[in-house]
Amino acid sequence: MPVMVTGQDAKAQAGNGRTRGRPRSFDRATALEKALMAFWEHGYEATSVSDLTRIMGIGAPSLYAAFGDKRSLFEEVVRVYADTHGAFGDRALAEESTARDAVARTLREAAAEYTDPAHPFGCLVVHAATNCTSAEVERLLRERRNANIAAMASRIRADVAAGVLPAGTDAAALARHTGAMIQGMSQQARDGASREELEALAEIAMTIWPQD
Amino acid sequence: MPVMVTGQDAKAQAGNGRTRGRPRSFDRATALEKALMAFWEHGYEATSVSDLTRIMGIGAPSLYAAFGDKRSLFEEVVRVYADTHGAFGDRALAEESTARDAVARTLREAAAEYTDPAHPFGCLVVHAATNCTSAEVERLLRERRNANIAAMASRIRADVAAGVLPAGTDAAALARHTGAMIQGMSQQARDGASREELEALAEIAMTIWPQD
DNA sequence: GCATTTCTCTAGTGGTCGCTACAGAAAAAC
DNA sequence: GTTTTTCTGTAGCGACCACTAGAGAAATGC
Repeated sequence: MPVMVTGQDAKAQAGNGRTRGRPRSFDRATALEKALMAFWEHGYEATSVSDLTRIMGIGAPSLYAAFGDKRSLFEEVVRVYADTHGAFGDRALAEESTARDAVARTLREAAAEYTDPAHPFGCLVVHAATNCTSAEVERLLRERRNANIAAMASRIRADVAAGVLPAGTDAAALARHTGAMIQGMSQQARDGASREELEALAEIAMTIWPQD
Repeated sequence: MPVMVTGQDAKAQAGNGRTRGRPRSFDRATALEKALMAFWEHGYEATSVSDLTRIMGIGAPSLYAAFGDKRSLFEEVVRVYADTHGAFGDRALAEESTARDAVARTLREAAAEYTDPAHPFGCLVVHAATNCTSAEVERLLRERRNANIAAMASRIRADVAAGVLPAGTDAAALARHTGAMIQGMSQQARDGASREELEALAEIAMTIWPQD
């Protein structure tokens, strides 16, 4: 078995020299990605620790030593997801020159991403902790969803200020509409909608925008 | 304690005279409504049988005798929900003279219903079985969601055939858009959106419709 | 009154949950 | 080599899960 400590775990080796003692027998990043897929597909509660250890190919004590408890592992998974599979929205918001282009690109990419057979359908942040006995985990994802909508609203407000969008534009409502579309598309991807169907949905959704 | 057998339990008394033996000490319909609220708020998995017995005010054997097992109880809850709190869509579809009016009314009523503080936020059918270990329960609700969208599509197609909507109208996409809006609104109600915010959302969503 | 029927209460079933004590294994430091 | 440090595998913790056997309670029909 390959021993490749990726060096990302700054938790264990803080002040001491380097690596002492027996090295970890699994790749932390790979195991984390496996956990991500499991949580993405089944959600937080429905993915048990024994599911995780089986899928990640490690024992329970190794999991707890490397990732803390189940909730810490989930939080790390959410962070990784937001920086990779779930980053297309932020990327569009940062790279496109208008809010409208950013939203159009976000919806288009969501249609592709949410129906990609290479990984579970839909959005992990939308679904992974709905109807969950851990209130903290639910709050974690809810705040992330609301923060995304707030980011969109502020981007739209910037366009209104710059004169790119009409003065009367209701930025909050427009951002909320985009959020609702994303969440609805995610749900429908889980319910079996195809990429083409979601793309048609995205196209329709864009017709509400002022300049067209 | 009041003894009011509602007579709806046709399961027990099939061929025999009437009620024999000790009568049930609780009102079945009231207990069912309590179960509905619990499942609506916490979802299928996160509502345990001991939660249910506590909330319904009955012992576990009484629950199993009156409702079968947990899944049967949930299925009955879903049926009741669809006929009461969740019936506004079907009602609008049946009563309004055009698909457009039906959808507009549905979205408006969803904004009110999903944020009504008298009961849990959002839609039971959208949320109660997401990320669930029981595949059958997930399928039960998924099929209901997809059936709703199919019903809307067929209503829209009827309007196109009647010339109320333009000939080129993509009925399936328009229905899917409405479904996505409903699901997005339900998610946002759960995330804390107000009735006014959802009403603004509904109004925006209607601007995509051909005749306006 | 008595027998019959049905419900309710107590108490518990086996199973899974998230999590961990402990001992042995495997590496580095010396 | 020995010592030290860390990881891994076994085995099991108490708590909760959905569910039920069995006895007693409360109504009926006679």
